[in-house]
Amino acid sequence: MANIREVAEKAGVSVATVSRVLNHPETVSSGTKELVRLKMKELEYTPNNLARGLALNKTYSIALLIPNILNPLYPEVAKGVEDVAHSHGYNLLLCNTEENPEKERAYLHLLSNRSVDGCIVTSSLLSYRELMEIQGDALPLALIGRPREAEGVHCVFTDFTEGGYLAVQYLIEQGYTRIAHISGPEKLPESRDKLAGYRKALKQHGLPLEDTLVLEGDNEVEGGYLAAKRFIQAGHLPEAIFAANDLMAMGALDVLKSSGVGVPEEVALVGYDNIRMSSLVEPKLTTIANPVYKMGLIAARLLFDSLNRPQDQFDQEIYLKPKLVVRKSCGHEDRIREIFS
Amino acid sequence: MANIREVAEKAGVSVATVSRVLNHPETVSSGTKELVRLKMKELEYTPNNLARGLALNKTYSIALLIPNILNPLYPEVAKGVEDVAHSHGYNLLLCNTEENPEKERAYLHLLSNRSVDGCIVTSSLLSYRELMEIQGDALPLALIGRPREAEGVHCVFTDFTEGGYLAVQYLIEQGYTRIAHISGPEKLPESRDKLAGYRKALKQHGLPLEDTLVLEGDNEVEGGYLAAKRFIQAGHLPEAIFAANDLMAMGALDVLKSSGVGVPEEVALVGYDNIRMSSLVEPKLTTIANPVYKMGLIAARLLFDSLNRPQDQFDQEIYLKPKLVVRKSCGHEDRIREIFS
DNA sequence: CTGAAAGCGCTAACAA
DNA sequence: TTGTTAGCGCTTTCAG
Repeated sequence: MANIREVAEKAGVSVATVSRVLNHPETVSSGTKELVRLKMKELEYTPNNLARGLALNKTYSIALLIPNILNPLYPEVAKGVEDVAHSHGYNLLLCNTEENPEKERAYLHLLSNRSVDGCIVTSSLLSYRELMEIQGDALPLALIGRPREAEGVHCVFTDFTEGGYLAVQYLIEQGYTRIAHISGPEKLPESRDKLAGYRKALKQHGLPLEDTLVLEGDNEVEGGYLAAKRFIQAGHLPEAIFAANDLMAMGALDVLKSSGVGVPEEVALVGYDNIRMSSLVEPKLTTIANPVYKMGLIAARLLFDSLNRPQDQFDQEIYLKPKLVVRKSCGHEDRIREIFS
Repeated sequence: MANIREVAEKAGVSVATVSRVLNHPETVSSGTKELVRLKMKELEYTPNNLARGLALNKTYSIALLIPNILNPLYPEVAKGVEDVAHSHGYNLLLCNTEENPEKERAYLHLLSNRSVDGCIVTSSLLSYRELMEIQGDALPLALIGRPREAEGVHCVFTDFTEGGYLAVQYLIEQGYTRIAHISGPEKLPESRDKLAGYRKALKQHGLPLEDTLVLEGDNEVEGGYLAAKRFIQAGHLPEAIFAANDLMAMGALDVLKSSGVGVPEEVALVGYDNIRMSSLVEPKLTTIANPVYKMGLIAARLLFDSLNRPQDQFDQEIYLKPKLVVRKSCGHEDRIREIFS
């Protein structure tokens, strides 16, 4: 692995000149420039990023913290971030926090030692206070999934309360009144938000809030499965279920169908996220679109804006609207038919 | 951001001593050790990884190259790799090559400049010759998904030919004779292998190879959808379809069902990979288990073995067997019933 | 337009 | 047990 000194020697110039053709080629006479480039080719020279980073105080990499890479939502975020990072010549560090605030904290501390130039955190489990503390002006930060509550960070988010509201309101419009909710883990802010949206919709339409109709799941297929099973075993099925994500909706769907409960005939179902699989189950899932790819893209762009122009930095707050995606699982077509028959 | 010099000054010792308490604490008297640690805390000192890496010629990170993070297979690999990397205190660079040999090549070149200490490549599109060239003894490499054809790389793989063979043989055992195959992109070695397995099984049972029964897909849901649609439009449906991955199987399933073709009653279906969703569609998919998480885990372990003990390095070849997972989509239960009735 | 030299923060001989 | 010092490979003043 050749280094800059060897190139300089072979080309009969100083290392400074070699460095210049790399970083400020316009300041080098075209003759020596050619020569140096030739020698670089010959020696298969490529600059050592570590050394470069040390001199410039840059790492040319950013980190992405996600809670769970096996949740199909996050690879989409990662794709968005990677697309932007790669186009800037940056590497992407993947940090899987396993929904563990300890691991998130550990990662963030690790990264704050100039291991990366910036950091994108999705669905953080830490408080703003702690995030800002760790950041310490040193680590440009972009948060995905949370509204902004502090200066100096970019935030890209959707309103989960609104999303939950949209889902439940749609169910109510379809004529359902006894609507259950399978929530995500209570420790996640977004779970609480979706629950709030659920409650808001019910309240607004004068429907009662029954505690027995809300079950906490784990945002995994299994959690949806178990929750729906409990509804079945309780003997008194709700007319509709709003699951806090598509994975749980699919778990619920699975157990409902295998228990002989018709979806949407007997129980209507709405999910959240609009993951790709939601249109491949039977019946296809009505859900709330969660524009995660776009959020990854935007968060990364904001981050690079900060990296490239730290001076005129305005931290931004970008809000993307959740959107209802109507498919069969909540009886849309049946209802239409009823209306016209 | 405090550096080692500041810590040394505050503690009234030399930087060497501070470095020692970090790297060889047993060589420092407990008194000064305490003191230094105290000052580190006070200054919130954390070593600069770049500088450390430069001095040691180490980066404390490894890279994972995957063809497509949106394919649910690869997040599983990534999880396996991340689990191991994190336990070693290493960072993981995620490189999404988009099934583009150019991008793969570019990434590999980028990484070979000591950007990472080692590299795991899944489903590489490059030739062994090229891989070895890029590696240039400098970058410890572990390959996932390919048997070993060269010295100096670890390989973890399953035999896709065997997998394809298992799938089709099972279909034949169920009594199907007119069996179609929706293959993956021909450029992928594994696609060719699965096709070979398909052919081998047919031949072995004296069944004819009909060109019209093999359609190339893109390993995406859409490709399966389109291929199955063509079978339908051809008017003469096969009795069974072996799709080269579960995503395509799901695409096929979707169009079959919506065209009123019963699965498995009219057409049996087998996929490949056993992704989580394969047990959530209706009917649940018979498929070939692809132990990708395990492969990620093993590849990462082999890589770290090399990193930690470069001297006694024996590059290994680990072979995991593909396994048939029987579910409803190829009519297992019906057949059983026939036998007993 | 080019070179000499300092320095980025850290580690590891080598001395003491 | 500790300090001194020479790098690791690169960038960038500052002179020329």
